[in-house]
Amino acid sequence: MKAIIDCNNFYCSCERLFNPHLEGKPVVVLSNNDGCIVSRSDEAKKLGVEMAGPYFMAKPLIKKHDITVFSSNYNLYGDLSWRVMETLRVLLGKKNVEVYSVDEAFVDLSIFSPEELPSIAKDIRRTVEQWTGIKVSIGVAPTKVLAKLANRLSKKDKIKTNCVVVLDTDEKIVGALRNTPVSDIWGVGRQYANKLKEWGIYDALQLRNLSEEFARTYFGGVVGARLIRELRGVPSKDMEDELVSKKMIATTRMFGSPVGDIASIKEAVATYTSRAAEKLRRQHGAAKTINVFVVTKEENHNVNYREAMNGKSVTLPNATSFTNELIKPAVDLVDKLFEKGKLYKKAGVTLSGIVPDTSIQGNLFLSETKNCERKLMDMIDNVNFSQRDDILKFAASGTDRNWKMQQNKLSPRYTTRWEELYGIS
DNA sequence: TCTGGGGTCCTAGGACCC
DNA sequence: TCTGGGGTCCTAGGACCC
Repeated sequence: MKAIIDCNNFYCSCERLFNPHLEGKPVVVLSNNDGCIVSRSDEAKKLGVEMAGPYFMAKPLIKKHDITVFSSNYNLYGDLSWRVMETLRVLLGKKNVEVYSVDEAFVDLSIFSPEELPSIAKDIRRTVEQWTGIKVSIGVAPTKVLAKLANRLSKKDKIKTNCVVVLDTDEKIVGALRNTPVSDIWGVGRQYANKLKEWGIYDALQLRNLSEEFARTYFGGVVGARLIRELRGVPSKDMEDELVSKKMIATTRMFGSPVGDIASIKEAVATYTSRAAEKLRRQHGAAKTINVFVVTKEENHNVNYREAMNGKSVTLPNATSFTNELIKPAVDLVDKLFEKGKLYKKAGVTLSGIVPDTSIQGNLFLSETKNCERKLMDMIDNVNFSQRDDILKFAASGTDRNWKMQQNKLSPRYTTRWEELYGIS
């Protein structure tokens, strides 16, 4: 049996942890650039605040009900996420925990007997809350897709379920499937849901009864067939290995306000490249391909994203993880993309063609300067990590940064910066 | 005035090879 | 005038996720 453990309203819960007076009160957290609402407390949900809705549209409602608003504080959420995951690893063993996202983890519970599962799940929930202050919901079932469904049900009525639902018999599974619309199944998005509707398939039980063959031809190919098998209780999505390196690393941002000069865009691209290169080095990778894109701000509302976006890529002669070797070609691409007179609202850098950098590190045939550069990169990463973000940066990144995103409601990094440590005042 | 960021997997089709 | 069969690799694009 498998379980998914999911932190309740994660970003909001993190903020509340350090603002206990907000317990029981409506809270929302915004996306980067304070654009959308990405996390809502139950109270805010009840008041009708839309998930993923634009902040400016929700503002009247927020004001009316005096809802507390925070900008995303990824330093804080990242640290608390690590604590939750570490708790799970201590409780269940490292190899049985698969971190799926910042606030979710799949765990393998096959070491326990079926009768033990409800109490085990409750134990996990209690311990995580005790050790980290974060409340979680737990769904237990034979497959990942069914565990996701159980988790969903556990959140639907938190009081009745106490945030734990175990689907361990076929009766329970069938009952749950019958009462779940297909669009609520993990892996069924808007397009697939529409397709199914056309075929007269509305609930998850109907979906499960679709033949695998049919799915393979008309419904998402192998992906659809796998989904149906999972719904039948046949595990078809394995637990993933933790230490898989990313195949693609991206850093993309909206600008704080639209930008029309090429110099600022180059600064932004240089900065994003530095950030992407840091991520690359953290997984000991080196990249061969750089893609840079810019998005214009269109007055015309009907222009879609693809039309506004313009990207170009370059393949390097050798894979590298050195910021200085990546910045130059990335910035050069801006020259090719930039059109004078246009206003831009977003830019991004994607690194791909990623290989392990073992062949680069400490290579005998590499020049002395290369090895020095490697040491310089390590030093920059260490200083930036232990001190303040970006205390050391490349000159190309600029110092004014008038393109920087807006974060007007940012809370302190209570757990990861000495000078911002939580204090009692 | 104003709508995020970062990923994954799969498939089809083109280029190229023997 | 006619024009095989079998493969690999790469890229773009579509779908999904949180």
